[in-house]
Amino acid sequence: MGRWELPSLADMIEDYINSLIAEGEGVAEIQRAFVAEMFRCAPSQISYVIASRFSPEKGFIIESRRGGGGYIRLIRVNLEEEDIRKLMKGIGEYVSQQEAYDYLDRLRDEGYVDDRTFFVMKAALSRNVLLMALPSRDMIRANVLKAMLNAYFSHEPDDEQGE
Amino acid sequence: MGRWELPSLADMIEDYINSLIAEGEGVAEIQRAFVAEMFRCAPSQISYVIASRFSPEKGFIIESRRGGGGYIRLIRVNLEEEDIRKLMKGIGEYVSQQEAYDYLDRLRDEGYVDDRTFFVMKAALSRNVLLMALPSRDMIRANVLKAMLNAYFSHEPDDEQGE
DNA sequence: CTATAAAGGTCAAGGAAAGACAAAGATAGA
DNA sequence: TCTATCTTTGTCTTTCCTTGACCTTTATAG
Repeated sequence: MGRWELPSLADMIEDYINSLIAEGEGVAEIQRAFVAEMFRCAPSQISYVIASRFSPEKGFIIESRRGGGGYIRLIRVNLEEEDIRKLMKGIGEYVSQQEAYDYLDRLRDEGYVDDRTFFVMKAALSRNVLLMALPSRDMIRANVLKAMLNAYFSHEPDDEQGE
Repeated sequence: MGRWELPSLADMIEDYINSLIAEGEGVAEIQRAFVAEMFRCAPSQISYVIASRFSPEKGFIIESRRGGGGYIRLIRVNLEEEDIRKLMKGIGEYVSQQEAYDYLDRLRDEGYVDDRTFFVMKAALSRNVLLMALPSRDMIRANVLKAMLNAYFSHEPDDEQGE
């Protein structure tokens, strides 16, 4: 025994949509009812997956149209250097762990922070590390996140390690 | 404990998880309820084993997700340098800003952390960021420092690892 | 122009799984 | 013994997933 990985339906739908986006080089267009039929689930399940995994915070633009011939279009948006400042400005005064991780995921995916730093920041923002009651915890987390990103983007990578 | 006695349930679960980690070459993913069922114990027993034997201090990173399809992922950290492990063990439960900066200075001087990460960590540990009263602040700072160092030394530079 | 059908949107309820924590039981040491 | 620490369980909380009922928008047939 040893492999009993039982991915949730939402995970499978996420993978499917990701493959569509990859195939379409950043753009995918789906029909909610059709995909729901594919996975034999409620149509709103598709809405849930999109809301929880392809949100604007995660770097996607969602367009849709109802009625006959309706669709949902997902567009993966790339961060430009300029936008990093905007993203940082957009970080509120209180940040949940999930929100913080979303920011970091995105920055890593877009190649703005390296893997190692990604894990370092993630560690510092964990609720298991910031051991205190809400809402102070979310406030401190926001501070730490901003301070770390600020420090990161105001220091060039050192080429000491010879890469 | 003498060897004529039965190992405790916690010990058996520990062995089982260790075998999974060995099998997965450093990574294991379990479902708490499932393992609890295997050993016929309360699910929280699994949490106890993880907390007491696979803690970050012992060199593991724990990730988890609740809800349907939930899981607990254990990642064994390979701290190559014995010195670093000793240094990290030496970090107490409360760490002042000066102490934290001293640790970081030393790690940077010895070439264990790169400049950029040095500044990122320093930012996260500043008393201007950890806005709270003593002694909680020094406690949180200790947590953050340990977590960041742990994450840093468990990920190779410029290397894809992790989910 | 209107009625109808064909989409997607919203939301709340219920279920599933891990987390937190306290209390009780077991064990080892002084 | 007595006490501190480690184990084990049980209960309640939080987070995430899934569905279903109802609503709004859009296309199109008549």
